[in-house]
Amino acid sequence: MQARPKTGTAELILDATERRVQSVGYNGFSYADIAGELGITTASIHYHFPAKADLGVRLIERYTQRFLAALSEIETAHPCTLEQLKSYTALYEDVIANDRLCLCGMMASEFETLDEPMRARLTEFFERNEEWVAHLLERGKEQGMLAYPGADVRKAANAIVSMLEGAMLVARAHGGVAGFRAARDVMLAGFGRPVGG
Amino acid sequence: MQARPKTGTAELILDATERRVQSVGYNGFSYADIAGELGITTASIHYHFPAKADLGVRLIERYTQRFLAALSEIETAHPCTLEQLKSYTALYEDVIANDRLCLCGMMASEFETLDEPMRARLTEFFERNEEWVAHLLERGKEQGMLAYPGADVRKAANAIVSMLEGAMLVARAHGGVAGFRAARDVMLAGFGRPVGG
DNA sequence: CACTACCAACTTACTGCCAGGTAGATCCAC
DNA sequence: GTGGATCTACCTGGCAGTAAGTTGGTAGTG
Repeated sequence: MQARPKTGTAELILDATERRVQSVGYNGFSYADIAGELGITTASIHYHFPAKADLGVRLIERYTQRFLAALSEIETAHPCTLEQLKSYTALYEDVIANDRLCLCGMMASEFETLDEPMRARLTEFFERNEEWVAHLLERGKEQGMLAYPGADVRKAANAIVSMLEGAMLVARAHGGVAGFRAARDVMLAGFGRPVGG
Repeated sequence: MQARPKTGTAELILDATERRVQSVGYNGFSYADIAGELGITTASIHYHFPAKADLGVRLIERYTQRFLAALSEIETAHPCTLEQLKSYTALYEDVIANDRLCLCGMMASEFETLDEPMRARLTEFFERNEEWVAHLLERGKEQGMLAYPGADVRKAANAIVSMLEGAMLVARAHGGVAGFRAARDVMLAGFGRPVGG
């Protein structure tokens, strides 16, 4: 009846799971949910990902890879750092516009319930993410297109990531996509023009 | 053996549950967890809160009441609006310093899994919270102590709430309390001195 | 003051469900 | 026929929730 011996099942499982986690969280989905959506059995998922934590780890790794790839793309697509920052925020806007949360933001809220391998990957995601934003701010400062208060560019980068993650989170309960855009615009107004330090 | 006919059990249940939810989330705790901690049975919790959602609703209501009360206190304690804003951020700092998340921020991440009554209460929390910050910004502008970009004070308030919620979220996975403080300082630097609009 | 009826608080004991996970058989392509 | 991928069938444990009984303070009555 259905084309059975698929070789891309693991990826399909990751796709479906990613969507679920971004919506209801890592603790909010079950193997049965994914199996039902894909028309397979839970045992099949266990074949590809023995334990739920294995699936979780793979999920974060893939998400991080894709995210970093998107960042590289932004870097090469626009010479202007202000445009790069705007494109960076657009990454988040796409996510919330599709009624999702950042996979790693969602899992950060569940941090205390996760095992060490997953925690380590989450930490790495935010570390790399913040690092990229920090470099962006440095280049922006040289260009005269971006500015940030204080001497520590890492702090400013942390603030930007935090703001975007938080804006997505809050948007779910209050404000929706419009709320996210509002917060984003305020942030861009703060960093997009010379302010203090 | 133990003093049985206690009249404050419902509050004790709310206290214990609040701590749990702020750590592992609404979907991450069970009646058995709370019962074990308090030395009572799960049936006893069901007596006070028939369904888990009843407990959830009461939890948000109480948290909102206390939060708003703290905001009123801030308003009367300091005449300076900049000091008020700093005190406002200290509310969040206390939470993350105790290894917790904002109860409503945590639940916002679980929004899709919650029933309507809980969702409505969460929306109300953020609405009232943002409203208070917006009024603070307006008073701060009159005083010349605070400034925000653009004409819509609500957007700026949304940005502040989002930033603080996000900073707590990210801090769990990366940066810890120091990370939170870093993001907060960047935010205060942006709003604490005249910038653009 | 003693007796009784009552009631809120809490317990024991249970149900049904769904979760993650496993063992072994089956299917299908090479 | 070998081996990767999938299925059927099952297990165990934990979950929210329920029914019925127990306890202990309190109010009412003579």
